[in-house]
Amino acid sequence: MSASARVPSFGCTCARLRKLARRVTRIYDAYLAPQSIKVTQFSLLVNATSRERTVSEFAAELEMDRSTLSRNLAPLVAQGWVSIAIGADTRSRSISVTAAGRRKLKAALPLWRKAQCEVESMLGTESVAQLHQNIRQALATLPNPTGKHA
Amino acid sequence: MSASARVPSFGCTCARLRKLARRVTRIYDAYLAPQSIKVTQFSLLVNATSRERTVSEFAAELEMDRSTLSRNLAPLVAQGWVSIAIGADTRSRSISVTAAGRRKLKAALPLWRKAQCEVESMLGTESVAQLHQNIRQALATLPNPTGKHA
DNA sequence: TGCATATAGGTGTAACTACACGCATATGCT
DNA sequence: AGCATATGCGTGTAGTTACACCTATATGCA
Repeated sequence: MSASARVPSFGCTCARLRKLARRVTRIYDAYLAPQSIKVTQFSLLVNATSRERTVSEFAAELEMDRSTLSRNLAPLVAQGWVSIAIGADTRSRSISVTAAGRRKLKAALPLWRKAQCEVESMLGTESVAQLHQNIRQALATLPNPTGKHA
Repeated sequence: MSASARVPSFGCTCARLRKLARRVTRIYDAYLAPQSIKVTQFSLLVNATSRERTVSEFAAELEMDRSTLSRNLAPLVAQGWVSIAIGADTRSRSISVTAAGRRKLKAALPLWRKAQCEVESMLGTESVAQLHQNIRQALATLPNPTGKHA
């Protein structure tokens, strides 16, 4: 009945999402730590293996700023897991996973799997499926102002 | 039928969660930009207004590393929105929102509300409710290795 | 061919995140 | 009271994220 009754029904969606992301990231990172790789880097490596891509293409797929991707690739390049070559278009760069990167991926995969399964078993397969469905729907629905913004 | 059939059923939960968090954060930040405040800072301010807390207490609530909170508070202090005083225990610090902070909060609230409502209307109230429920359950279930880790 | 424009990518800056570690203060035990 | 230990917090270091802007190359048009 108060004057501010029109406040949204839930807590800040963004804050809750970030909080969960922090929690989950810590869990995955803890599992991956023995292989000295972070879940963000692991994901980059996994996604990069499928095929070669330019920075812009990869950034678009990941819905990440180009400059962010550039910086996130740097440690992978430093570790020798990824190499960045000049593309057909001289301005572009072609991202590829090195042999060492594939080895690292292979070594880290079981640890990632443990983290993934652990989370799944703790939350329950049902809940995880629902969460993934929610995320999928949200990503399909929400606007994506990545890169240059209107 | 392959040897690696035991891979988890979904994509990396952590990566998907982070991707959505990036997307949603960009949306909220875009709405809040006119007030020169980010959603992370806005959340900090909102949560800090309820009562005074030490850094450790606040970090525990936010499930954020103490050092992270320290650093995230710095820009708020620099803007004069938050003040940090020495607590009863001389080692501790008492975090409080200043008058300027409350003004900033008041000015930013409608923008936050717009973002929150926009997201809710795009996803549908139903879906947002379900997402929040999923997040709540996950936060209640998953272990929280914040701070010193076992 | 040559210039204007568009595009690919990186840098500067700044904030968010966390672990390891160190400093200072508080507490407990003798 | 004095010392060992525990606790609160910041710093060092490193990675993640994004916007503004710059450089270099490619493209399109005269």
